[in-house]
Amino acid sequence: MYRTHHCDELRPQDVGKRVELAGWVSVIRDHGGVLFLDLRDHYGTTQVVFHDERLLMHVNRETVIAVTGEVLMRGSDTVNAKLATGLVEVHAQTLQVLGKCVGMLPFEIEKSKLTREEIRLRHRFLDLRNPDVHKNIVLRSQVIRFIRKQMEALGFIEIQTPILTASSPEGARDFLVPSRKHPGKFYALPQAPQQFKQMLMVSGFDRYFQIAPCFRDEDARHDRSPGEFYQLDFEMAFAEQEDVLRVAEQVLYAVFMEFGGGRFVSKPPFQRITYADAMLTFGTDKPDLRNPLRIADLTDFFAQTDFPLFKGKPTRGIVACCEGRPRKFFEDSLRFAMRIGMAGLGYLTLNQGAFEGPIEKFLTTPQREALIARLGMRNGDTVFFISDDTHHVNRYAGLIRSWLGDHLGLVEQNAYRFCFVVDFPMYEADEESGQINFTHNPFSMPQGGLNALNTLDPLDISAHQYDVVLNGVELSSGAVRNHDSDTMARAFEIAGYDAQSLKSKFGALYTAFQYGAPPHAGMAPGIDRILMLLTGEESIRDVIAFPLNGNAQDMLFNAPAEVSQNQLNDIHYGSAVKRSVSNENAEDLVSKAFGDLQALNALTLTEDENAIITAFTRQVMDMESAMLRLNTDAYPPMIHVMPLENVFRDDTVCQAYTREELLAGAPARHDGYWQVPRLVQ
RNA sequence: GGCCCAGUAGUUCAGUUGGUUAGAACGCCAGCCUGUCACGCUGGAGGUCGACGGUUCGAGCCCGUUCUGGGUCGCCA
Repeated sequence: MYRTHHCDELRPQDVGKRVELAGWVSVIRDHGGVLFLDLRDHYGTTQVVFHDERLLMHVNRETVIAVTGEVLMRGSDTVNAKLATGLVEVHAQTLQVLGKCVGMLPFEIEKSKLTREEIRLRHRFLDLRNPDVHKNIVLRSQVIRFIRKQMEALGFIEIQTPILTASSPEGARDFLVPSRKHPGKFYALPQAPQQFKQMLMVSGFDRYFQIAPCFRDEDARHDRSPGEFYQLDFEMAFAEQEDVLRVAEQVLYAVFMEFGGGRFVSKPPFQRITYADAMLTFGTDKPDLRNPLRIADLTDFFAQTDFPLFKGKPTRGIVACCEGRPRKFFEDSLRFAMRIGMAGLGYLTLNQGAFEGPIEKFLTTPQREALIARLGMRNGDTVFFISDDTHHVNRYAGLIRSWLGDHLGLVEQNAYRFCFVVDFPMYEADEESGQINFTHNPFSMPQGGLNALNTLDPLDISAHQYDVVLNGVELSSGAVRNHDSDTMARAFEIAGYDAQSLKSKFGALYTAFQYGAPPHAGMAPGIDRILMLLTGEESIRDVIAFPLNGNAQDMLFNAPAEVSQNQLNDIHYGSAVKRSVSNENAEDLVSKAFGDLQALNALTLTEDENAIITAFTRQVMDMESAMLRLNTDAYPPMIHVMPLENVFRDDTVCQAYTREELLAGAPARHDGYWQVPRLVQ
């Protein structure tokens, strides 16, 4: 028994009780003769009063103590309205130090958010004591519990799917885990439980969900944590798009009503916006509906004018009331336009029935009237024009829309405005090669099914693919899945994969679909992003207890880190060489390895390269093992040769340049790594 | 991987045109103070100005290289 109450518990009705409290010393205010100590725990803060300063000898801030004392009412002029316990205080009789704080604090706990992130993360255990940070983690727990209750009430059951699984050929870069029992083979951490949840549908489970960890080896952003993140992953059998959207809007509405601090929340049904409309009207597939400005397509209008800059080019207009804005506002808007890559930013202001602005003279009177009517302009309104090629015009218009919304103060505060973006295109053409690729997700069902795939231009086919967007943030994407193996084969064929490669990439799912798969659909809203929007935090790391830093490092436990030679041997990093070296001459081994590599890849080396390799061969004599690494990021591709102790760093002992063909015929390579022994086998 | 920005006390920052002993606030330490709640007052300690090299009579400041951090683009089915 360390305590009878926690630090957010005592109230006037407890006056007179003898209580025990335990917690961290937040601050001591010494008035000479009377001392006030703020005692903080997980729940809150209580003021403890000391009349004997000897009790506080050697008690520093952030020391963990237990005190016993009597609860007294505070005088009416000394209540603290900022504390839930501020009407009372505890007059201490005894104090026991439970955990000394000896070190100098790297930052003041309550100001930790003002400190460099690197320092905060290195001392995350202190950072998390800050009530402002602490409460985010508590909220996260509450939100997840609430979501679980919602999903279970809707008939979903939670099923865990594997963390150690197979590398997926599509999508983001995988985290790989080398296998001990199967030399040269690897597990991968799942990027999402996508294929498992579809497998569950084939297995006859009707409604699945999971608070699912997902792993992607991609770079971080302020709203994208590196390495790992959590999704509310769910999937429904015998369901169409609308069934999924209804579940999503019901659960998300409930979550934001419950935890959104009383802010406005879009009521279901959330607005459905087609991808095409979103791109045109908002200039992005992630519309922020809090911004009232809309983009109008004026391409056909300017086709009939004589204005050479806009004529015959995709052109957009945004009407905003800029009445009373100084010239500087328009100069700033132009400067912003130039910064994002636009050639300029034309505008016209309607003033007493006349246009003011440089473009005015290119419009005839009827054209001017038509433009005013078409855009619904009122006196004092300004229309901004965005004109560029089809690849840029929407993006530019979207950025200008956001800029105007922000700088005119038009973006609604304290509101959560949801929408669904639907009807994403199934395929897109690569800009350079013209190759047809999946836009988003190879598992999506094309609208119109197999028939559409067989009869329509692939670029005209929409997918049953949808996003949830909240205040311009993509919370989730999802899809009706392609559960028919014939349709799947055809969909992949269009994207350039033959039946053989489909089977090798997605064989398990493809096979399962041939044994009776129900139509199914789902989505996976991101938990971390939901928390960001609920808390208003700018950084996703502020809603995660132990986030990696932006460079995907764990500053607290020091990951990634080097491992022991024994651990490396277990997973066959170089150990085969070690065995071989005892049998064979090391120099022969290495030169044979390079010989094989050259033969396998039709590689010819220049004299310089040969010299490098000879030098390496001498060095490797003294090493127990080495690795060759193909660096396909470099052009031309490089082979890095490195001693084992450097394998997990990027420094290389030497490097040899090869030809691009090396990529094609690379033997038994995994994520660019070879082991030397694989080449000499 | 490209580009941009930053690195000065424990923390957050200032530091003028290159010129004496590099400053402030908060924190820390000591003393004073019986009602504070970001208590107050007085005093004190605390710095390889990220590192290396260069220019200069002289570098926190200028130049080069490098390291670290942040942002952004690539990337993120």
